Amino acid sequence: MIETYLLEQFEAVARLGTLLAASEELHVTQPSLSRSMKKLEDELGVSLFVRENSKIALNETGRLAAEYAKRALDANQEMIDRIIMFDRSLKTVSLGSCAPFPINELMPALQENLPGKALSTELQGSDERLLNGLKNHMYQLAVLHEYPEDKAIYCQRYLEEKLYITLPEDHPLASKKAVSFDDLKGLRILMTAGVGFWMDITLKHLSELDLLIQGNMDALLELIDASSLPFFNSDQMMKNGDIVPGRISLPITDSDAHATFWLACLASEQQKYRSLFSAVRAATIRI
Amino acid sequence: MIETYLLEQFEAVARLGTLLAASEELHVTQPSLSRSMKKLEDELGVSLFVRENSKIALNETGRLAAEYAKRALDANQEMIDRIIMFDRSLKTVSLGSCAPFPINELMPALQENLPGKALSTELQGSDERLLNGLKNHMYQLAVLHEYPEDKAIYCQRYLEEKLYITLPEDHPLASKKAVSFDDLKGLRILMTAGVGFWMDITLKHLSELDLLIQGNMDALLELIDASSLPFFNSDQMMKNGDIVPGRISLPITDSDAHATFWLACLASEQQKYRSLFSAVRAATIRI
DNA sequence: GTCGATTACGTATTACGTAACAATT
DNA sequence: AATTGTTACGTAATACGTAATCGAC
Repeated sequence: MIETYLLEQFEAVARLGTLLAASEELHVTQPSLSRSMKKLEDELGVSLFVRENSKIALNETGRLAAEYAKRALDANQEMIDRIIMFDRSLKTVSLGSCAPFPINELMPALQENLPGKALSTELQGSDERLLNGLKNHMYQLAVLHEYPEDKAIYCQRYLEEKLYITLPEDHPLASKKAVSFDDLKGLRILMTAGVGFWMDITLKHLSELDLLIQGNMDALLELIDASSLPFFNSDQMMKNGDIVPGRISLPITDSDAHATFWLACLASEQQKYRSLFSAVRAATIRI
Repeated sequence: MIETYLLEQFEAVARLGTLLAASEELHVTQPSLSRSMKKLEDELGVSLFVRENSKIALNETGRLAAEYAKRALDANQEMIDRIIMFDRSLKTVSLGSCAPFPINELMPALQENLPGKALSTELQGSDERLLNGLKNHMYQLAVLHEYPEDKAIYCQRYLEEKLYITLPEDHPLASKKAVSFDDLKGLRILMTAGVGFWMDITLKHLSELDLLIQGNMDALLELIDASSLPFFNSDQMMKNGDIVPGRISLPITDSDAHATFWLACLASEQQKYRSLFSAVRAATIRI
């Protein structure tokens, strides 16, 4: 077998064409590379270069060798990547959620009930993708907004969120106790992109042209301050104290504006996350 | 990148289960392996074993690592094999022949006109396989017994061979000047397996049950001496002095018993073998 | 003179072996 | 007591750097 460092050096020489260029890229000296290339030829029992005076170039065998050396190096690098990735995955729990709020809300319970595990969270609009993610082990946990009719999935009711619209006090709609999506039609409404499945809900009822979608939260907050435009809100957000003075928040009456979240994992992995589920159940009852 | 020796050692440890067993197979000491495995874990930044007292076993990551290490080692070994094979192929000319005699006859001319090249010869019954062999570069040269109607093949008439039957002087057929395959029907005839396309010819005209096919030449010669059974012969063989006293050889009159050999190469490689072809042509005319 | 490769020599790294030890069986 | 793995230490192999040399442009 050929040692990896020889292949790395050979690959660089083959790619760059001269020992000097390769020596600079590899941060070694030319003599060192000169010796290494000789050693490689010696160990293979094959000539790889045509040398004439102060020139060195691959011969036919050398060109073939360069291809196979590359493959061997790729296999080595892939091995490293896969091993490290797999090891990390063993120490990481990935959570996919259909909405941003449950992620924040779950954090303390996750950190408390998955000791020694790193957490990775991801916002993923559709329940379907979340379920697929659970099945192919991309996610270990998922927050869904619809109860999954699937025996392979273990699922527990988690929390509810109701969509609100926040308006200036002097807005025509501000006098109402509640509104429907129909009432909001034609209104220009601020929102952020990172709202998961809520984006689908709003797009279902309102025109994309009326939604002023901001790429990030900072941009949204700045526009809320700088304008008197309506923006979407929720009972959970408001509970957390995100209240803007001089604005009034009205519930949206459509059933679509009321979401029930479900915490899910693979039924086969239910045991692993038992303490998490019971902690969440206890908290849910408390609320 | 991980050095190959670490992967080899890891593969052996993973396969054999203990450091001791691996150390014996690899002819190194246990302490050396112990250090190597630590170094491997250190370089990957990952734990590969569960160690408890005087036991060591792969953990989940280690099992995955063993698979990928195997792949990386395989890629390394395949690289070595392919490079050496390719290099050898550059220095070797392979000749495929439909019959054994032309191989022997060609040898001197081959060695004289292909300086610095190693020779590899192979007996291959059918012209079709020989032609395929030329096209996929398994053979550089081929001796055919039929003129190939193929523009991609360069071909030159080479020599002729006539099939004879050698009989005891007191054999009923011995008084004839010549025989046909039909005359030979029912006779038990000795022959060797290594006669190339002549085997097809004899099987076409005679029953396999009547042919006493010997695996090698020594066995045939021994039986010729020990018995008075007829055996196949040829003008070329007899010209070389393979004459057994007390036997008589008769030509076989069927047209199938008369072969014309053609020396062929890829038309695209004709230049490479020009001197060989002209040497052969000169010799053919001389004969 | 500059660029690129090789050779010769000394050095620093490091992989290995030996010996001693620890912990199971 | 025998088996298996680890630690400590010295040694030997070897990969590398420096300096000098050679040839070509």
